[in-house]
Amino acid sequence: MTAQEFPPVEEQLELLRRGAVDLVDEAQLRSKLERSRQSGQPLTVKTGFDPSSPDLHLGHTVLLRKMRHFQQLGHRVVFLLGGFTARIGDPTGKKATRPQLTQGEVEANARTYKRQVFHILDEAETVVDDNDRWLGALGSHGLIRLAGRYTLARMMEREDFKTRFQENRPIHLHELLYPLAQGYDSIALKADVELGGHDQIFNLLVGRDLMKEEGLEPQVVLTVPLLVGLDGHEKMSKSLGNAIAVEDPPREVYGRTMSIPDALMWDWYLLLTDLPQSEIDARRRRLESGELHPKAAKQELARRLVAQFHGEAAANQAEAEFEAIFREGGVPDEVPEKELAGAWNLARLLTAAGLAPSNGEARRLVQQGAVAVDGERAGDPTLELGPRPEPYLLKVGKRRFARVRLR
RNA sequence: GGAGGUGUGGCCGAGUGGACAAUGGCAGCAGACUGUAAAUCUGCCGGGCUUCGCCCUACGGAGGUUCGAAUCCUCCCGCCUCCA
Repeated sequence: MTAQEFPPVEEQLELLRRGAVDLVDEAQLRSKLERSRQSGQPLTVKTGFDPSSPDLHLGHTVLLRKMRHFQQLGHRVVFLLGGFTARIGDPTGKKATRPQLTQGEVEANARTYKRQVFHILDEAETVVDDNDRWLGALGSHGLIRLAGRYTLARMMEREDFKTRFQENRPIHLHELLYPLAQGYDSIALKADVELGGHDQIFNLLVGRDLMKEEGLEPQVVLTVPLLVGLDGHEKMSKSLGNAIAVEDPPREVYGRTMSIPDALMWDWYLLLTDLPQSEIDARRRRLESGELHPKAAKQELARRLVAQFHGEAAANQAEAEFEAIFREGGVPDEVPEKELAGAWNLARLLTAAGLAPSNGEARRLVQQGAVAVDGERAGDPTLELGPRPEPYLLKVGKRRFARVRLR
């Protein structure tokens, strides 16, 4: 990249600080930005991703959006795939060891990743790299030499190692190598800045240490918070079932956003939209004074999120449909359809239509009054439904629908 | 290498030969109330069925003792503690 115009340093800092948890440290970032502005050289900004769970959700986008901020300012953003680390299997987290991915799986996941990531990042401006390129070439000797640069005491400063150690839970030796491998990435890329989730702070700081020992200028470390998921408590994650995926259809993004606890919406506004802080504060004040209905505030958030991934038109449509279904008791535009043969009793039909996980569960749902057939609440799970020309409209709870045609 | 401990349903955690599909709590699902929010109340919460009941599968794994085992015995596996 050749010389170009960067915005004033303070202006850059303001955008970059938005929503950040840690910034180590600000003075260094300022001086790097100043230098870059004078020389016209962009900063190299590195963020690592393990291609182990290819479905990106909004939680990931907090980080991606921060990367995007750097791009908008003209810096060089490296999307670093952890091809090497994924194949070893990141054991972070106290439960079962993660499966070690094969080369093929890593490649497949990486492809999915790339497709999803560019909903947020500018593809043309993003450098995609893979740490397998240098870590794979490091070899046992290189790895041991790398390990020789750190001590157990420093490693044990890490919070989760410390607590696991105190609670007599296992710490596998290769886990100790992770921060080192990640730090080595920073050396290989000569990163000016490394971004990560707040839980990555330790690893990112190790990167600084290793760079210093290598005689390089240490990277600046910037972390973003972990996004709290739909339940309002746990961090968003696919396995906890409290996530909204980047590739979810508009009405899902909209509907699920509407289901988050009110208190959470300000975090989401800050971390998932570009609405200026002053605007967010204004909404918050108007809501507290009763001027703004919380539902309206949340609807705006939902609309903005849908628009980000699917455009304005889709956002408006999702909102219209949401209103139609939940305010007016309507039916969504798209309802999964199924065709079956013969007569069925209601409970079995619900299972066959995918609206209940088992017949027993289906029976319970009917008995609890959660099921409607053609808009009429049904109370008898043994109700017989026979063939007819038009499909039956089945509804379970507030938001599960299916149309089933019986032949 | 030696000694001891521990392993229960998605999670935590009771249960030490029969009334145990297994007390509680959390999470989840549904109903009421709402704004598909929160809070609250109520019901459900392994699977199947001809459902006031019956059958199957399940308390780390495999065998065994017993009329009967999550509970006792044997071996195996995982995890933890102490000693070396």
